[in-house]
Amino acid sequence: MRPVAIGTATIRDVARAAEVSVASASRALNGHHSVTPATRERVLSAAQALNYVPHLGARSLSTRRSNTIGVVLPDLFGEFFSEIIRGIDRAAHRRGLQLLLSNMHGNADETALAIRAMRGRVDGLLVMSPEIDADVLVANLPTGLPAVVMGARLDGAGHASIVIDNHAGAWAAVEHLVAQGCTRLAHIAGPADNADALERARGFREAARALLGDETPLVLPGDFSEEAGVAAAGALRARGDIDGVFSANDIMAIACMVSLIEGGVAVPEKVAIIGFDDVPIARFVTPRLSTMGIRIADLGARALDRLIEAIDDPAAPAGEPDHLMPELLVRASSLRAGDGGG
Amino acid sequence: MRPVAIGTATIRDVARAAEVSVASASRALNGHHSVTPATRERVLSAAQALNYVPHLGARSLSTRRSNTIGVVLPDLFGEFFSEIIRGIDRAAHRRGLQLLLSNMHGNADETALAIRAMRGRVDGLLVMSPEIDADVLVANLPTGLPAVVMGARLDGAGHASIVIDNHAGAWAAVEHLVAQGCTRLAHIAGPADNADALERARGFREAARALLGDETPLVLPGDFSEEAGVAAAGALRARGDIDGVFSANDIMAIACMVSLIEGGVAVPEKVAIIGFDDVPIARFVTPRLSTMGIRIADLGARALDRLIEAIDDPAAPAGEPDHLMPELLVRASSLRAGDGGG
DNA sequence: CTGTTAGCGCTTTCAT
DNA sequence: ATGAAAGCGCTAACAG
Repeated sequence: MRPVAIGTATIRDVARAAEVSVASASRALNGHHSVTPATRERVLSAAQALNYVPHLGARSLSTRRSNTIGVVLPDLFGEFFSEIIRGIDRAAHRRGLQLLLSNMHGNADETALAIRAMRGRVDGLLVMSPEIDADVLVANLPTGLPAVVMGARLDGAGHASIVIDNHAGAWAAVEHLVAQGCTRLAHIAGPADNADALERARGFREAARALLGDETPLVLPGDFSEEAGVAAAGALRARGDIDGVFSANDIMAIACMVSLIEGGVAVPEKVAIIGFDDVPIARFVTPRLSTMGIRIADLGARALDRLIEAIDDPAAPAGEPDHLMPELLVRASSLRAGDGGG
Repeated sequence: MRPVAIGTATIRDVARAAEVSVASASRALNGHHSVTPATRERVLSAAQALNYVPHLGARSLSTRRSNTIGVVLPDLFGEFFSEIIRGIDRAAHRRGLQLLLSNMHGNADETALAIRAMRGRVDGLLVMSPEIDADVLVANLPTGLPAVVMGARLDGAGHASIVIDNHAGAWAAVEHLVAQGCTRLAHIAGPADNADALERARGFREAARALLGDETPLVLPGDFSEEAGVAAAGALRARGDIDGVFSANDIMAIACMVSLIEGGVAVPEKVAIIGFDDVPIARFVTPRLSTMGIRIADLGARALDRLIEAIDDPAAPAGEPDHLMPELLVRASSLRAGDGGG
């Protein structure tokens, strides 16, 4: 008996082989209780013999359920991307859901397109839009398709959202630097159109003013990239008076730190540095990087949880945004005095 | 005129509004040439007014084309995962394809399930199976569904594949260490059921024998994890006679290196270290890690390219596996003498 | 418990 | 150029 082609038979073939109607075949295959054990057996073994694999596309069309979640992400940096997907995937996997992925490279038109392309293929949408113009995004969300937005505050948009408390995180970072004895602080900023970055910068400014009485603390431009970190290091060396740096993300913090050290500036003795994100790399650099840790995978998992709720009860109100408070992780790059916490 | 719900109207609604048949609506919407400019115009503006978004699920069922590629990956470590997805995504995006993602967590049953769950939703499959039992995988590939296998050699399986030349890469790494003056080599191995890891170990052993006359070079156990790297460092310190380490991946190499340095062992002066993969982190550690670089994103992109070929011409033979030769990247962690190359 | 009959939303012959 | 109708593979009333 030669092996039979896989995933080639339809439910009609199975029904025919089992000598029942397609309806009964369907019921047996889906474990409905209204089938005689005998027929179920016949159907199941026919399916097995024919190597039947259900056509999920057809099923979704008929049930109006795809068991698939659409994930729309911007171009993310390495670790962040994989971690968030990992979180979503784990949660999705537990529930037997599949993930339809769509990176939005750049402009708004493409984003709109990406979202529209999900129509009829997903039960809900998980979108992440750190860019400031989350409105474009929301304006394109198909009506009636549950969605939760990650990383952007969308007041009154009617969609659930889950955001990182960047402001509080920045404040905590500054607080820590000050506790370490730093008095001349600088911030390496993120992209100007990035909501997270702006909040971090705002938190930095306010904390510097409140804690140090510094009305115009130094803010170096940046864009979350390695190069920006190196450039910042250059600027810091040129000035020579800064003793504490809070970077808007880890990548820039690390690049800056490495560059500083290679330029002969002692970290943390001369300059203490703290980042934001806690990418896995942070623990591998020397000195290990202090940072405001976000459990990125948790962000994804929680977003999916909220999405499931929204799917299960579409009528429920969106509710307040979930806040994710970053955690201060004190490591060597900012540790000057005794023990300093963490 | 209030804004209308998005993605709620069907093609029938559009047809009705434009006062044409659904057939004409479909033709107009899809840019067929056999429609009068006048009716096309009517259909298009009706669609616009109704905020019509085509139901892609229904379309696939009818055209037997989903414009979606299924991606089945094992649980991967951070950078590797995001890079490979990035490569695939870029290539897919260029062609207007979507990605249906499915991680296979662990066992074979789940893998089979994951693959079956793709039936009727994808035009082709991209699977990666570093585990030694790629057969299970292939045995479950739906007949007639084009597939490309990444990272495993599947002789005669009838599927195209693209593999990393691990053996040659390992050999090159050893060659480099020897050129740097190392004479007592050790290898930190990867998981015993991982095909890539096994090839790297084989390459190491053969090169050590050929280049150094070392019949039984030290091979430390490992599993690609950070912890394994730390453990290896312990073992190396205990012995004290090893002066060159080739690790099966970067993560272990870095963990080992950091641990060695913290334990007072000078790298590369006392022990030269080289890894495999070139994860982005490699350039951030101090000293920067030498490694055998794989353009991971390229791996994904090339796999997708081959998949497209297979989809466009299902009759074409699978052909030989594509080989991807890793590139020797000499950085500080293994540089002892003069310039040393790279 | 089982079979018959409609669809799900779209594309595509086949006539006209 | 356009419309009517069949059908992609499956599920879900509705009868029996």
